[in-house]
This record gives sequence, C-alpha cells and structure tokens, in this order.
Amino acid sequence: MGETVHQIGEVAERVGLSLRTVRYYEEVGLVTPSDRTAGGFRLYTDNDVERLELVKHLKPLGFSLETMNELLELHARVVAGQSQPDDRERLEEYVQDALQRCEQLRLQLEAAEQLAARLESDLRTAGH
Amino acid sequence: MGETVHQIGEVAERVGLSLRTVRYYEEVGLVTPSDRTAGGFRLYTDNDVERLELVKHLKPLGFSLETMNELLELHARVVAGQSQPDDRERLEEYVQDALQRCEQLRLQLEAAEQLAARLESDLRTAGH
DNA sequence: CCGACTGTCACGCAGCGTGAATGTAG
DNA sequence: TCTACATTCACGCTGCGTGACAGTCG
Repeated sequence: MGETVHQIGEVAERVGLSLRTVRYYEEVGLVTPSDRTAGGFRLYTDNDVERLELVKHLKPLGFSLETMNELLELHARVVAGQSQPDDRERLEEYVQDALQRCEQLRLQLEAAEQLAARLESDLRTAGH
Repeated sequence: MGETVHQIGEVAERVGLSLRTVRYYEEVGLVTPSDRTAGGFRLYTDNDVERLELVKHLKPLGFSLETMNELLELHARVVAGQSQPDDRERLEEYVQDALQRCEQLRLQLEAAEQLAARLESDLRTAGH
C-alpha cells in the first residue's frame, strides 16, 4: 500500500506555514512527523498534514499551542473510539470555548471594519 | 473649562486593556498621557482615551505597535488639516491594508467556525 | 494615618524570524 | 558532481504577564 509521504517544504507550502513554524510545532510536541529518512529528513503522512491544518485553523482563536495539543489529543481519541472517561466532557468544554472565541473574534472583526470605514471617510472628509 | 482627566485604572477598565499594556503603550511611544500629577500619576484626557480605543480596535488586524503609531500619526494630522505632502497617500495605503486584513480575518473566522462545528459533530457522531 | 491606587524596575514567557554552518537527496 | 532542499544550533524580537518594593492620593 502506497504510504504517500511528504517533506517539510511541500507540507509547509500546502498548509501555509513557515518551515520554522512547522519545526517549532514538533519541538513543542504539537505535530510530530511520523517518520524520517535515513539522513534525517522529516516525513509527514497525510494524517500529519491534516493535524497541521487543524492547528492552522484553530490558531486565529488564540489558543496556546499547549492547549491545542490537549484539544487535538482528546479529539483524536474520541474519533478513534478510544476515549477515556472524562475525555468527551473535556472535549465538549474546549469546543464551547472555541465557539465563544469565534463570537469574540466576530465582534472584534466588526469593530475593526467599522473603524477602517471611519478612517476612509475621514480621509475623504478632511480638508486638503 | 473643565479638562476632565482620568487615571490609568479607570482608563484601562473602560478601554479593556491591562495596566501593564497601557503603560507599555506609553513606553513605546504609542499612547502618551497628556499630563501627570505632581506625584507622578498618569493623567489621560478623553482624547488620549480615544487613541487607546483606536489601538484596541486595530490590534485584531495584526498591525505592529510601530505600524499603528505611524497610522495614527498620519490620521491625526489629516483630520487636523495639518497633513504634509504624501500624508494622505500614505494613510490611504494603510487603510487599504487594514481593509485587506479585515477580509483575511473574516476568512480565518469562517474557517474556524466550520472547524468548531465539525469538532462538535464529531463529538455527537463518535461512538461512546 | 490608613487603604486603595499608582509608580518604576526587572525578569520571564510564547511563538516564532533569521541567520550560520553543515549535511542529504536525487 | 552539482544543487536544491534539508538539518541543527542559537540568538533576537514583540507584546505583554507577573511579581517586588516603594511612593501617592483622598
């Protein structure tokens, strides 16, 4: 079976992260490549890449890398049917937290949009 | 004429920033209180407070403090009718930048919302 | 004179950016 | 063999959090 596997450069470009960031995520144990070449090159499976994408999309919500790690571990166990007692409950709390952060972010976005619009009108209104 | 003036605690609470943050903004020359008491307490005018609020609302767009400083200086000169050559043009660029950042932020928000929804459905779908 | 508030250091931390010097893949 | 891509240090930066200790305001 063809275990398709990718090097860090390809992965970083696809996901939209820098090489440094991808390496750093490994350093803190957030996303670890499943394998390495004999010479030491990181090899990422599609699964690893998906995990990176999850991180990429959760980041704007302002979670710390440590928190995301817990969240993703819980989620992985739950979808694998390997959840331990409390896992579902704890994941539920994280999800509620995420939803609240979404709301907060939306409010901030709206405030920023109004401000940008005001700056624009100030430009048009203000005398030369 | 009653120059209403406020101490840092009141200001920080109203704007929604920490004392540390407000002091730091002064340290980097972003928002400087117009006056001090004899004993050294910072005194903010309503104008200073408004400047802090502008910063607060621009922050989610990811500008550096230095960049915001330039933006706010330009804006202040333009609305005061004191704009120098290039000022309007440069401010216009910042505003366009801000609008683009708003769009980016909106995209990120939508991705995050979908992800949160997916995590929720994974929780409901996954076996015990 | 007391308590709430504020002042200035100064160290610590997250999340990377940015080289430098070297090695690997193909 | 060439060269594009990768590796590991390791230092630097931003934007604050978090005390500690002292002074100020009412």
